[in-house]
Amino acid sequence: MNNLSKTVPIKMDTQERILETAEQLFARRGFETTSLRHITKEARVNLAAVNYHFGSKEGLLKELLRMRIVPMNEKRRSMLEAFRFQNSTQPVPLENVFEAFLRPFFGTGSPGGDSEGLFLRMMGRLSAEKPGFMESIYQEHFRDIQELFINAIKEARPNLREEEVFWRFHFALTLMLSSMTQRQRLKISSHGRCQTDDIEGLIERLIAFICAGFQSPVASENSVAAMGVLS
Amino acid sequence: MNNLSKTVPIKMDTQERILETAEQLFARRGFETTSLRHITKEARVNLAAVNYHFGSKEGLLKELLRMRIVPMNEKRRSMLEAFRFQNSTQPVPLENVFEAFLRPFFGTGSPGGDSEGLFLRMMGRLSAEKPGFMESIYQEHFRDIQELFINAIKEARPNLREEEVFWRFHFALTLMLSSMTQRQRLKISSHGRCQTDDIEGLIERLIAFICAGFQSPVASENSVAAMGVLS
DNA sequence: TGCGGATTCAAACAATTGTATTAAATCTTG
DNA sequence: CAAGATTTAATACAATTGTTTGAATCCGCA
Repeated sequence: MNNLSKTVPIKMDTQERILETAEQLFARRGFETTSLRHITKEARVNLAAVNYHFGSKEGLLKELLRMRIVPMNEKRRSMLEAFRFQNSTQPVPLENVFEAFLRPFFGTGSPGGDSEGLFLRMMGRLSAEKPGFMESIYQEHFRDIQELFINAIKEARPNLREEEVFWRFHFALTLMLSSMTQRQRLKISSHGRCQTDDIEGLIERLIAFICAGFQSPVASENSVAAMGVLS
Repeated sequence: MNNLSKTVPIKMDTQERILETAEQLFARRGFETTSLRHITKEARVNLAAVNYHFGSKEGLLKELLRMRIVPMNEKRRSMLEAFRFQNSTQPVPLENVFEAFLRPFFGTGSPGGDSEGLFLRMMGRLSAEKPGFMESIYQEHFRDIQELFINAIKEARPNLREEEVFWRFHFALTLMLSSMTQRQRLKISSHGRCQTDDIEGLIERLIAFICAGFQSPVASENSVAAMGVLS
């Protein structure tokens, strides 16, 4: 075992292959159900290589997350900033806010872009499968960026109570996270009528649906659900 | 091993305890990561009881699903029917359509109601964790009921292209399925400002968000296609 | 009461898991 | 080249997994 981020090795072929393969398998089959033997065999490296380079299976995941999330959040910042500049003093339209939040899930545009949304798929799997996963990386990776976007939403919807902003942002994020892992269901249940492999179409529809969701009337705070039609 | 549903045994204490415990653990920790030893210990029954009564771990899951889904879908039908009657010849409002679809997730009202949404939580976990899970039970349990509700949506939104109806229903279902498993994240990320244990509030907000989402403008793809035809 | 099937029980099964260890082979770099 | 870092290989380990087995026990019914 040696570096996890300090001295950059010249030839990190092995580490790269492990990370790349692990991302694919975690995205497709999940974390717990993907064995190190499966990863190392697929990546054509030795079994011991994972523990040598990353210390443990959990360490591999941690490094994989760090490697993807940091540039992704940077991209989010810059995109939101660009939209701010574009709208001068006006608040950034909600569509643009969510575009800046969602699109970097599909890679930073730089080397070997993740145009297939593999990382988003992995995140969706992990968030549903590992109890407390999102909570554990929230402090480290998502606190600041979320605050940034929550504020942008507040500016775009100044009449919305803060509590409702959190609720709806939560719905939006939930929808994004599940979007890649649940695609197959749509394909089946629509009898192939929806082109689920059209990522761009998915992104557009997601943003449209979410932004429309933010137009919903405020929930009745204290007045109990009026129309109780059930027995 | 004996019956799975035919001849009702007099004393099914063991089977009931297993099913109940399994539902709780599957909902909380997932299917793969919940061992039979964990279930049987929690339910205070012998390890072999699961394989004796249900054949296998997968068989236990199958029986658990059947036991919950059948009455749930029946409740959905009756609620939608009640709303139809209430609106005579008018189409059922979208809010009511989704209320009829969502609320039975929280039990049928009959014995020992699942007011905590334990089953929905389990479904959310399974759909995200088990590849092909939803697809495998779609034919058996969800095809007819989905068609029923898709039609109700079409009546409420007659201008919406069928493809878009499928997309948005898919978003709605995705949101419902994830709503119970992702609650903890909202609690954390809102710094406790959202009352995530208020199930009724969650239901209200979900329905409101989804119905508003159905108001989103049609995806640009259509206008492009339309322009292509027109020009 | 006693027979017989249904049920429960402890024990063991084979397979898979993440991790660790050993030594030899290979590569990288000063 | 030489020293150190990396990779491979072959095992081994303890733990956990779903499943099976055969004997013990329960229980309704004759």
